[in-house]
Parts: sequence; C-alpha cells; structure tokens
Amino acid sequence: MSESQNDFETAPDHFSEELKSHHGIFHGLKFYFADDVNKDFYKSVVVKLGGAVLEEAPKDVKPDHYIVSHVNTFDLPTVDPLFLSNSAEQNTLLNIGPFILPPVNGGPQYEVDVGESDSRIDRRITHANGGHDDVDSAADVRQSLAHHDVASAAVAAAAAVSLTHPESSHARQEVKQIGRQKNATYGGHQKIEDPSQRDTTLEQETSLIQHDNNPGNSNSGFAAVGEAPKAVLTSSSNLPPHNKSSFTEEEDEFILDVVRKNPTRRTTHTLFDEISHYVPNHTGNSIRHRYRVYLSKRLNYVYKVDENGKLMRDEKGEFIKTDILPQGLKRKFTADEDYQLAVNIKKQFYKDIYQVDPDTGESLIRDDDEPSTVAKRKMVMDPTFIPGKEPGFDEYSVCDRRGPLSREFFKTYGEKHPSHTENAWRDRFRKFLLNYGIDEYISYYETERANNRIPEPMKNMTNRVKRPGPAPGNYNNAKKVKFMSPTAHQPSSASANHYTIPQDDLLDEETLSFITGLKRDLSRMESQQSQSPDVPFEYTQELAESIRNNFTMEETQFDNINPDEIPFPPQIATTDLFMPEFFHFATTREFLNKVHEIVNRTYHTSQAEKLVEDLRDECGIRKAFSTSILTALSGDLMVLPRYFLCAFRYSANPPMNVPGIWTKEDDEMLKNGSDDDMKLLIKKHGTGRIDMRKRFHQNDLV
DNA sequence: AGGCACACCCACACACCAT
DNA sequence: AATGGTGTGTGGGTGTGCC
Repeated sequence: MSESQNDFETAPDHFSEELKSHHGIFHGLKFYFADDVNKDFYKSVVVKLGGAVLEEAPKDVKPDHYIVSHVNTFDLPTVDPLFLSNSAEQNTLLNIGPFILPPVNGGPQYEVDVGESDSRIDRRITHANGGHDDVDSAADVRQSLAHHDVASAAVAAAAAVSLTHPESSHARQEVKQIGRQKNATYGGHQKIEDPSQRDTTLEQETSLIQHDNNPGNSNSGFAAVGEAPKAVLTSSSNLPPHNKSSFTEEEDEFILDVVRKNPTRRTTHTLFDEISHYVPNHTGNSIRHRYRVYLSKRLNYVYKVDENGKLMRDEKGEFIKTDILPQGLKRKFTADEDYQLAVNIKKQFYKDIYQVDPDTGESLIRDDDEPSTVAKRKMVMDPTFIPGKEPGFDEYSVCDRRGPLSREFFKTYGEKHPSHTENAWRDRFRKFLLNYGIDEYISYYETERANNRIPEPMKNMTNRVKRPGPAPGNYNNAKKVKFMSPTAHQPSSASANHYTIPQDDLLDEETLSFITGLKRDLSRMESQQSQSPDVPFEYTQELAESIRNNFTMEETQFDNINPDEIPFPPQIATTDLFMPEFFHFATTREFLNKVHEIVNRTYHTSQAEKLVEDLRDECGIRKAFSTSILTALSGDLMVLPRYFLCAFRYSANPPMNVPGIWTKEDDEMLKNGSDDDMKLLIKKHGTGRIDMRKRFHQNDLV
C-alpha cells in the first residue's frame, strides 16, 4: 500500500478548503478515463476545472483517484461521466456518491435483508421492570477516545470515495440531536460506551465526531462493503493463503468500516463471511474473531440505519454517524416478556372457557353475535359452565389445558408486542412456556418479584436433535471466492440464507443514476437525430428484424436452447444478480416465459426505467444486472431471452460468442481493433449491429 | 510461551411447511 | 386452521494450535 495516512487524513479537509478558495471544482481530484468515454471532451472539462488526468489506469484505490467510465470493470472507484458533466454544468462539485458505479462482476451486497416478515419492525421494548438482563451486553463495544484519531485512515480507502465535507455543521447538529433524543428515550438500542468516559457530555460527543475526518459519505450509498476495498486489500497482503496471516491496518479499518455500515449485522457470522470474500488470507471465522476481540473496542461510531437496517442520510445525502448501536437481527426473550406472554395466554384460555373478560368480569357473550362467533365459541368454551359460577382469574388454573389457540392470538400479540415477531412469540410459547408450564412460570416470576429477586427468563427448554454436518456458526471459509475473478462467481453458501438475500434492490441509487443518464443520453440522441427512430429501446421492430435477418451466422441456435434442460436455479444465478423473487420460479422455462412476456410489451424510450423495474418486480432481475445486460445488447430487447438462455446454459456472464451480446472484448475490438478484428465482429454480430454499436460508442452509452 | 488467527460450539429466535 | 416438524443462522461465546 502506498498511501500514507496523511493522504487520507488531509484529503477531504484540504479538498473543501480548496473549494472555498476558488480553485476549480475538481481541484485535488485525479481521473483516469476508460475507453468507453469521450476522453478528449471530458479531459478538457476536468483540466479546465482544476482536476488532473491520469494517463495510466490506477492499480489500486487511492484517495481522490477515480476511473471515469460507464461501467465499473476495474473493481476500482469508478464514476459515471455524468458526474463530471453535471458538476461542470452547475459549476459545483456534486456529491459523488450517486455517480459511483458498482462493479459489473458484482459482489455480495451488503445491505441488511429486510426480511420477508417484519422481523425487525421497530422493536421498542418497554421494560416495565427494567430488565436485568442484557443491559450491558454492549459492554465490550466500548469506545476509546484515545484511538479515535486513527480511526479513519484506511477507511477512506475502504470507503473508496469521499467528497463529503466533514466540517459540515449540519452533520454535527444532527448527531447532537440524536444524542439528546436517545439519551432521553432510551430503548431498543445500545450505547457505545467508553468505560473511562461514561459521563461523556454532549459537547464531548460532538467534538468526537467533529474530529473524525473519516468521510461520512462513501462509495455507493448502499450499506455495502463496496467494490473498491477489494483492490485495497488485494494488494495489501501477498502471503500465501495457507499461512496464518496477521491483520494489517487497512484490513482492520476495512472491517470496521463495513461493520459501521452494517451495524445491525455486527454480531452475525454471515457479515464476516461476506467480508472474507474481500479480504484475502482471512476466513470469516477469523475476521469475526478479530472484530469481536480487538476491533469492536475502536468502533467508536456506526452509521445510522432506519428500522429496516438501511443506511440513512442527512439532508446533504451523507451518512449519519451515531454512537447508538441499533439492535441486531434477533432479540432474546426477557423474563418480563415471558411473564407477560404467560399471563396473556392464560387470560386467553380463561376467556375461551368461561367467555368472561378476566379483567372486568364481564361476559363476552352478546345477543347480536354473528353465527360464526357463536360457532367458534362453542369450540372453546366449557359446555358445563354456568355463567356467574366461574372462578376468578387468580384462582383459575391452566392445568393441562392446551389450546386451541387461534392463529389470530399470536398475530395480534405480535402486532401489539413488536419486540418479537408473531412466529417468535408462538415458538416461545410452544418450546418454552408449554414445557415449563404456564402456571409454573407465572408463579415462579411472581415469587421472585415478591422476594425482591430478579426473575430469569426461561431457558434450556429446547431439546432438538443435533443436526448433521458442521455446527452452525462455523465459517471456515476453506474455499474462498476467487479474488478479482473476472468470471461469474459461484453461488455463495449464503444464498440459501434467509437473512443475506437482499430483499430490496440495493443498487437503486446507482442504477437510478445510470438509467437517468441513459435516458438523458437517449433523449439527447433523439433530439439530435429526431427523424431517426433507431435509438435504443426504440430499436424498431423493422430495424431489429433486418439486423437479425441479414445475419451471417446461424442465430437461431442460440434461441433454440431448450430451457427445460437447464436446471433451476441455474448455477450462475446468484443473489447479487437476482432478487429472491427469481428463485420462486419453478423452472427455467417459467422464468423465460415471463421474460418473453415483458420484452414483448411496448416500452417507450422514456420508460427504460419502467422496463428495468418490471424486470425486477416480475422476474426478480436486479436493476443493475438488467441495465448492464441492456447495455450489452445495445438495447435490443428481443435478445434478452437469448442472453439468459446462453448465460444459464453455458454458465457464463456475459455469455461469450453470442450474436447480439457485446462483450468488453468486442467493444475494445470495435474501437481499436484491426481489420481482422472487424471481420470477426461482423461474423459474430453482423454489420447492422455493428453500426448500432458504433452509435452507442459515439454517445458514450457503452 | 503467549498472543493471535482461525476453528468450532450450541441454545434458540425466527422461519416455513405439511397435515 | 391449528399444530407439530424442522430448517437456518444469530448471538455469544470457547477451543486449538501456529508463529
């Protein structure tokens, strides 16, 4: 690693200073221009506005060094040229975040899964009795002011890009407010504490953040490890993988940065397993241990997330630092919760059997009850019971009474007590309360309270057979994902994991900006050549037909691949390319039928975004993926099914040697290739498609 | 000889499904 | 429809052995 800490520490401040002193807006930034952009134009823009041009592609991540391209093929910080043109237009350095492109080869995405259930809806829990348990389970997450000044060096590299303004008083104000609020209403969160600083004042907290020059904004806007760090960390260590290798400062900071951006997953194993894909020479097990034992002490802050675990931004679009840790993905049951559950279930049984409200003693039977209510009642009530003769709730014993407990009960209970999900409440009842005994636990709890002791939650009631295979929570990452591999990655072991499948399209911001850019470029093309209808997405039937018809190669072979011979899900269908919905298809054919249906709909030029959304919502194709495919197809929608057929069939993304599907190499040949190269291209794609592609190149759409 | 890297453990929260 | 069966990864660790 060639960067010194100084580079990182001074970069943002120095940058904003320069801004103020009327230097060009790009002062201090260096750009390398990939072949897919109009180099001359953008170079002059950058130079005019104070930036520098890199003649050689950067080898690894450096602060303020960017590749300018439409596609991130280098796995280094890559910015869409729109960032330059838009900034130049407004003569303001725009927030670079939304313009940073994700790597085309993808990588695991790091946003917390929202989950199919509302498993993490706001879980404010009102500890009526101030639960004795887990109060300070964050005790090991202590903050050390002494370490604080180090806390940003390599993070800048990990975060890859930062054009934020750490001196932003807004950001500070925000943090200050949060601190106040949380101090007032403490619940469901853990505060990061320094044992030596337990009485940290607000002023101190604020200044802590103030001095932190770790950029608040980062590579991509999704709670991500991001792409850039790959490069940082690849080059940071050259030890053979079979040796134990020590953690470098970069690796440590990278891990911390990822944890800060995924605070709800800080105790999981999968987060560290995923990190291990980016950190050579270390396994998920070891990274997790490293974090738990050494790094958690200098976490200092995390980025604020919403109730779904998604990173929040302030009004400037920057991540919000906070020293309040959000809760994790699962919550322990407290004694109070167990007791309340027991009492409420007992009440339900009482209501059922006597049809009397245990609190008021009023009858639940009404004259105008619906027939269904009457029928339901007959199922649960004691037929021999004489109204008025029922025992008081206190004397009532559940004994061996067991249900039926309507599904409704746990549904409403879960809604009323969102500290756990409906499923979790039901499971707690089944596995713990029933085994312990409802009356028994109530009695235990009340006795403890009466004697001024603190009751404990139920435990050790599960006796399920040990499952075969390795114990859960072992992330011995023996076969590590090949680093920087240009080929499609293997489905990760985590793909079956419920929590790690990102539920939402995490690349929204980047993709959106890409598509917006695409749209803008398209409309520009339209206005320039309004007579010519052959812009992408208005790749008219006629043109597309003629291209396909005058084709020299036997093209039908690619469309005639039998989808029934491709097992579903296909090998290369990984969760970073596809949403969970994709995996709900039963067969490859079913998926392709849907794709066919969508591409045969009519989309107007302005509806590129709609198309991409439809592909996501109905086929489960991630926006970033379909956008990159459409680019590879020069917008010829009709080739989309072929893309999937070939990609799935040959386990290659993009599939090679398929007419109509442009690879990086093809584009390179088209631009700089020899005559022989052109012949190859003509053979592969045909002249019509080549003309189309050239137009794409001219318009910087590739 | 002990500190660090890495493996491994397991109760259980939360989930989904078949019947 | 209520219930039992059971998959899965979290959360909080401990065990092991290399350097």
